[in-house]
Amino acid sequence: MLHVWLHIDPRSSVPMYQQVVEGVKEAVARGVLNPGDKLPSVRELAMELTINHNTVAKAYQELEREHVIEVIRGRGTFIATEPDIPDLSVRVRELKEEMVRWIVEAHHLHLSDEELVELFQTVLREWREGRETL
Amino acid sequence: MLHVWLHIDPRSSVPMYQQVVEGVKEAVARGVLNPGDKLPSVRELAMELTINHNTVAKAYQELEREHVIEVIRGRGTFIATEPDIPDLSVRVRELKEEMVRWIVEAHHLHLSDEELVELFQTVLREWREGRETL
DNA sequence: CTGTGTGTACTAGGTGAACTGGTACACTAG
DNA sequence: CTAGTGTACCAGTTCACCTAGTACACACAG
Repeated sequence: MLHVWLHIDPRSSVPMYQQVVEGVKEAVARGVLNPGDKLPSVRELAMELTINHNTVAKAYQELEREHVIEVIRGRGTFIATEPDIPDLSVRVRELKEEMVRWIVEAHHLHLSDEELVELFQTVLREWREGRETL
Repeated sequence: MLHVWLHIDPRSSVPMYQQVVEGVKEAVARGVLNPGDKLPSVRELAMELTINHNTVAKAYQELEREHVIEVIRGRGTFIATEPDIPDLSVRVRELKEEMVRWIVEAHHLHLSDEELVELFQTVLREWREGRETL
C-alpha cells in the first residue's frame, strides 16, 4: 500500500518528523484520513519515506500528544475520534499569536487590513474547494 | 539609551537572531520605529541583550535582505523608507502557505470556518487598537 | 504455546545550525 | 588622526535532528 497523502522533503529546513506530523494533520483535515483509519506502522512508513523508524516514531508520539491519533501497543496507530482538547485555550492563544505574526508580516508587504482579510478568505475558500473535490 | 521595544528569550526554541528580526519588524509595524530612525549599533544592542555582536549582525543582515532596514557602512543602520518589495509574489505565497497551516490547525481545534474568520478579524482588530494607543 | 507485527526505549555516532569569543578590516564622521 | 560603524573571518561549544542497530513488552493469529 502506498500512502500518497504524505510527502516529505529531506532537504527542507523543517525537521522531517514535523513534516510527517503536518502531513498527517493535513490529511485528516482534508478528509483523506478519517477517524478509525489505521496508519502505516513506524517501520513501514519509515521504509517508504526512506527514513529511520525512530523519526517516524517521534512524529507519531507528537501526533498522539496532540490527540490526532491513538496508539495501541502491539496493534498499531489509528486516527482518533474527536474528543475534547484538554489544552484548547492554550492552543487557540498560540494560534492568535501566529496570526499577529502574519499581520506584522503583511504590514511589511504593504497589505492593508482589508486586503489581508480578503486574502485570508480567498485562501480559506480555495482550500475548501480543494477539500470538496477529494 | 534603552530600547524597550525589543525583548528576547535566550531559552526559547526560536533562534535569538530571529527574535531580533521579528522584534524590529513588529516595532516598525506598530509605529514604534519609523522610517529614518537609527537602530542601535550591533555592539551596543549586543551589549544590551547580553548576546554576541555577530548574532545581532546576522539579524541586521536578514532585516536588510527583507528591505526593513538600510545599512550604511561606517554610519549605522536605519529603518528603511518603504520601497517596492522585489520578491513580493514569493512572500505573499509563503504567507498563504502559512495560512493553510493554521486552517488545518483550526480544524483539529474543532473551529468552523466562520469561527476561524471571526477569530482572525478579532485578532486584527485588537492589534489595530493596540497600535493606535501607542 | 510460538511467531509475527506492533510501539517503545536505549545506545552510539554523524551532521548542521546557532551561538560565543576574539580578532581584524574597510568605511564614515568628527 | 581617533572613534564608531558594519562586516568578515576563525575556532570552538552546544544542541536538535537524524541514522543505525538492538532490544523489550505487548497484541493477536496460528
